[in-house]
Amino acid sequence: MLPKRQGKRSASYHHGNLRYALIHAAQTILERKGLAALSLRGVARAARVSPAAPYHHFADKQALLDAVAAQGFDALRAAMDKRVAKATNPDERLDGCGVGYVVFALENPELFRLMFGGGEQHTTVKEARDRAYGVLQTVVAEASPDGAANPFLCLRLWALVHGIAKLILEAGVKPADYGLTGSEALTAQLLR
Amino acid sequence: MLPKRQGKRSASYHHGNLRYALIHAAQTILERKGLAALSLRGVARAARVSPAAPYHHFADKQALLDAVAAQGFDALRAAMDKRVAKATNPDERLDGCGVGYVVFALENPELFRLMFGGGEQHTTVKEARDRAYGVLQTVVAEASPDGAANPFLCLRLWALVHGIAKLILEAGVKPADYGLTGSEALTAQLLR
DNA sequence: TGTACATCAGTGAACGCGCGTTCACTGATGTAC
DNA sequence: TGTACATCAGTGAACGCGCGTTCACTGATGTAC
Repeated sequence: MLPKRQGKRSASYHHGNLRYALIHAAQTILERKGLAALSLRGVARAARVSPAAPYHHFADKQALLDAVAAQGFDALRAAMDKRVAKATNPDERLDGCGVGYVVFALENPELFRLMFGGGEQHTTVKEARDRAYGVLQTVVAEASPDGAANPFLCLRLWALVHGIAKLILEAGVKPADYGLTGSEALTAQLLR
Repeated sequence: MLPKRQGKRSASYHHGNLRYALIHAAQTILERKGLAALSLRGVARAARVSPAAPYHHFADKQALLDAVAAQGFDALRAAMDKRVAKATNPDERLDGCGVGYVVFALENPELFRLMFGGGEQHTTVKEARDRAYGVLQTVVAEASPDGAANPFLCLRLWALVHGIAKLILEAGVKPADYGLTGSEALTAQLLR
């Protein structure tokens, strides 16, 4: 009789970092099969752990989903930051921020949906969301004559990039239909 | 032993217009309990019909959802048309169209989510969606100097109102935080 | 360094549940003559 | 107007399924002395 769990980790009864592994497994399943197919049992299975094990790390299924969403917002922030850092002037940074937002959404459609999908959101999710919004606010402020982040300008930009992403993902909008070669070009065009 | 089904319709074994009744019941459950809680059995129950009855009108659950979504797009079009008809000049009509879009989304959040939520969409849904988009295109054309509906202008407007609606619904954006009294005012402000 | 013991983080079986769908059926309706 | 019969649109029971969660348990780990 071989032990069920093989490989490096099989020596240890305890997992080591199951919390992290569960979040990771959930992300994978989410992106591969969609939110509707994401079950706590499935996540446990993917992490090679019994169905009850996750309850030592998350109060319930929703708590795991919240953790995934929060992590998603941090990843979104990182994606925008990366583009912003590459740019060399305020206008370019603005574009980079917007394009980064859209590209992240297109690369992680189901995660993006989850990040915004669930009615009431836990505090940690809101905080992560606000941190990501901070990138946009900073960039808007920097591109303004008075150096202040006009709330309406920020919100309009957010709404625009959010709408672009959603329409490409869920409304069949295709850059090719507008004579453009990719979503980055379409986004840049609409940001003009 | 009383018959199970009472009232006017109890005289008839056949329902009369079960297809319509199922769509209607699905909309009600959708808006009241959300998509996750929308089951075909629940819809049948709400229509006071056996679990198997819907299969005489819809191939499967997805087909019913498609019908609901298509109906939703027709309702969206009607909502925009109504506001456009009330306006007295091209710019007002543009605003009315945008505000109508957002207000419809806020009044039917779960339906709105369903309308855009589901990956691949059936032809009838796409057609209904395109009809709704037609309202926006007409209004944009009318407000343009050359009377043509610039595709980028149309798409930017669509993305903007779609984004506004989604952010209010799913990202905790509140008009009050911007010193405004309602979503209509916020939308109008962002459309400027 | 060793040992007793509390706590942590797993297991695996079981619970009740509602789901989508299929099936053989039957009552109601419409139609041809 | 009546009748035979095909078709339509329901019924209700059953199928197998996977789910979220709970439970008593036990092996592994960490800590106080």
